[in-house]
Amino acid sequence: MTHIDFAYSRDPNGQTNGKTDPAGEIHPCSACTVRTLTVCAALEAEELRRLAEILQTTRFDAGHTVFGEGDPAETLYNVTSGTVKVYKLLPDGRRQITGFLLPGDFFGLSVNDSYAYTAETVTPVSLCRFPRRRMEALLDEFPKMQRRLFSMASNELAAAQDQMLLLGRKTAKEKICSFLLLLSQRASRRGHKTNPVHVPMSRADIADYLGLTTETVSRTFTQLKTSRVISLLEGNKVQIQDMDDLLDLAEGA
Amino acid sequence: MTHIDFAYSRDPNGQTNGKTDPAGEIHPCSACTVRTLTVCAALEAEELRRLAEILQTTRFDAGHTVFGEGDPAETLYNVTSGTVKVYKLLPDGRRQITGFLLPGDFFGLSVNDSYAYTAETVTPVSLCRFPRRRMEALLDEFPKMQRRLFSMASNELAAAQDQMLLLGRKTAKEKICSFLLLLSQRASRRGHKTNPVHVPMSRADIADYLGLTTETVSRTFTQLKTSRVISLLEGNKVQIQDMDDLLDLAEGA
DNA sequence: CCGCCGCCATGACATGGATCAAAGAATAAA
DNA sequence: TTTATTCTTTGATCCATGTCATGGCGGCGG
Repeated sequence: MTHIDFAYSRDPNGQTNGKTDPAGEIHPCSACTVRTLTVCAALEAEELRRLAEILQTTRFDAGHTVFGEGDPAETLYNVTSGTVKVYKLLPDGRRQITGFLLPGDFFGLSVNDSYAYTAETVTPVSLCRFPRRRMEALLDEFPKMQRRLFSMASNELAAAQDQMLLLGRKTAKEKICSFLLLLSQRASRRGHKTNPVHVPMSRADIADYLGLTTETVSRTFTQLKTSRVISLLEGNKVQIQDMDDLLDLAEGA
Repeated sequence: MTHIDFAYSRDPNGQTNGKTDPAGEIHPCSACTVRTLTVCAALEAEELRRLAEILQTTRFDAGHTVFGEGDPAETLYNVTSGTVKVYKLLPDGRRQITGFLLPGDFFGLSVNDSYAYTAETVTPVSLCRFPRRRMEALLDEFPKMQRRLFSMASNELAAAQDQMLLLGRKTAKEKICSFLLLLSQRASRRGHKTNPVHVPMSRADIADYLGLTTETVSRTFTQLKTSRVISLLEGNKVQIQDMDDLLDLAEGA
């Protein structure tokens, strides 16, 4: 959630963990591999230039907390490579991951002035940082950007409703199948191949995303494997044996 | 979900079910009781006038389907009185209510060109209807409206995340307590008294909102009643005996 | 190469909430 | 007012998933 497709990307270069640098003289967006997915897709050269002007790039190792729930929300982020998870916690430590953010996704929107969730890297990650104030100024200046952002927020809302249906009404098996399909579809939108799906997150993270336990996630994977719906490949890849089967299983049909 | 605070309201007059009429000569927004909550709050007189120009008002009885999942999304709606529920269904009939819409809430946003959920009245309801095309034109013309709408969508997103935490990680008791608090807080934002909370929806609807069954909802209510946390009053009202207790119970603290 | 540590899988068992069933309440219809 | 009809409550039982415990595998540091 609150990951909004809105991004540019360039080759990760050798920046050290958490160190940021100004985008520099070259126009970074020109090399962006995910720009078409995002707000930037709709921008004129001038708008793009202005956006690039206010942005910085950052890299983080896996397992790094980008910001915590309640922190002052001064920056908007854009994933350019890697995977980020965002989650909320209950006082006793129960966790709900509300979204996994892939390259091209946008996050860090806040309601009041503090983040409503924690953002943590799942893999090594490259991010664009947009200072919130300057970003808001740009949005005011370029209604087209504003409109695009709004339409992306609407998409998010729709995805959130799907996730509520999943969390509230689907069985463990349906949840896992839906999750694999989601990853597959998101890969497809990014122009990656949809079938051996890359699943970079741990069983525990999947569990906290689907409202399950790691044990149940694990068991359900083996069950799907046993019934020849999927097979597990090297390098956190999942091969979908029968896509139609999986689609049906995801909805209990 | 996808209820966005954005409204005007006027006294319901004797319109028959589903019949709409042009807003007429009088400026309806001037009598609006919920305008301050909504997009309209930010509008200049001129903008407000233009908005009123494109709007129609409608009334529906309880239990009426305003639109169904998959219907072409040609209209945006605004609740001015009563309660609406929006939900998604699985093929076998399992249902997840993703939101209850109260006066001042906005709904009908769509991703592609069809609604992603069904909207149905819980009580008799008055609505404003905005033709989508004309509304979009207005948004382009008035960036301030666009911005306000975006900020409301962000709020929705935050609420959606809270709901995911609830659905994925809270117990039945925590869910019910959270729900009562939510209703109380929403009443408060509307300037109604927060304590005897009005709960206009059925046990079945509450269940489908919280990812439970009616039986569990019912049992949990009696359990809370027995332990003196709440008491049930006439007319679908719930009296909260100890607000702090309820707040703790809602988070498992 | 070995040993530690985190992740994953699997088994045994427990349980919160679902399901099935049926009796009150409330509301609407006659 | 009486009778249907629908909603709510409550009880008895079941089961999907959680909890607890253990072993294996793989990667990483020494």
